[in-house]
Amino acid sequence: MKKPVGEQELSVLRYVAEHGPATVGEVVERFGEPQGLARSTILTVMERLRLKGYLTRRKVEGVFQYASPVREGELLRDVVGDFVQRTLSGSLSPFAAYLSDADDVSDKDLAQLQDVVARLRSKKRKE
Amino acid sequence: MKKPVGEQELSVLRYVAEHGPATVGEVVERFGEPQGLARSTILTVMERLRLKGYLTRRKVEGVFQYASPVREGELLRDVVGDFVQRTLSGSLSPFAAYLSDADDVSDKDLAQLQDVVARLRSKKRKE
DNA sequence: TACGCGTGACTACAGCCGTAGTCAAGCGGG
DNA sequence: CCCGCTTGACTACGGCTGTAGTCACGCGTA
Repeated sequence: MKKPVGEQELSVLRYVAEHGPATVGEVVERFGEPQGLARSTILTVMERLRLKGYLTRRKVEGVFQYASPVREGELLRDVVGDFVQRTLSGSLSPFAAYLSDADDVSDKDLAQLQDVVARLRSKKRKE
Repeated sequence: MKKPVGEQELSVLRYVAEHGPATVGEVVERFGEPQGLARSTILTVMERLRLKGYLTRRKVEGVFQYASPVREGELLRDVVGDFVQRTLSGSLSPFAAYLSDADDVSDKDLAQLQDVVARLRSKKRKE
């Protein structure tokens, strides 16, 4: 996550990361058009992502197949890491404050958080 | 947190939110110059923040005192909320994934997280 | 009174992002 | 063989952000 990625760019990147290799036409049809985006917009965004190194492509039967080198989970994890470092200077307490006030945390997310906190704890103890 | 705030803008806003009401001169001296930023840069940034409603000002003995209507904690909490909504579509699992791989979580942050998770849990149970 | 200095408003400019139009090339059908 | 459709490259343009120069004004001091 070196070069910055815009918000919309990230949406497209997520789509591609999640839905395997895809051609521009596919992304347009299944992602762009539903959002009211022109084909050229998607094309431009994907090209920029490629230039930034977030997408690769391969010509298959005359058309380019675009793919993300990393899976969506990894991608988002990196995005979060970037955010924590750049915006919060590495501090997690704002996250805690946010959670504390959030009233819509799903059971699933909560369980996941509890789990990871527990794991970090036990790792700490070992060290 | 309606209008977007750039990264540098947020730094300045944080500074002002944290260090009480301050004049441009003070911010320049104690925040801008150490970062190698020109006075006019700080001035512009603060003015933009004011236009966006994140800073208020009051003329005190001929000079403006700028202040943030919210404290830093609140500010960062909102920033996090914004990020979670806009970038993660409200999902917290990328955050969990990030934590899971992070190897530099401070004891303090960890304790805080554990605490907030526990509190959310007990709140859930009550409902 | 004239000048320098602190302060603030205005202006500028480049880079990035969101969005899109247009042009050119290839391919398949009439 | 010509045409239209799909695909891709290039170009454009406005808005936001980071950064800064410049101008004008008022105040205190020589």
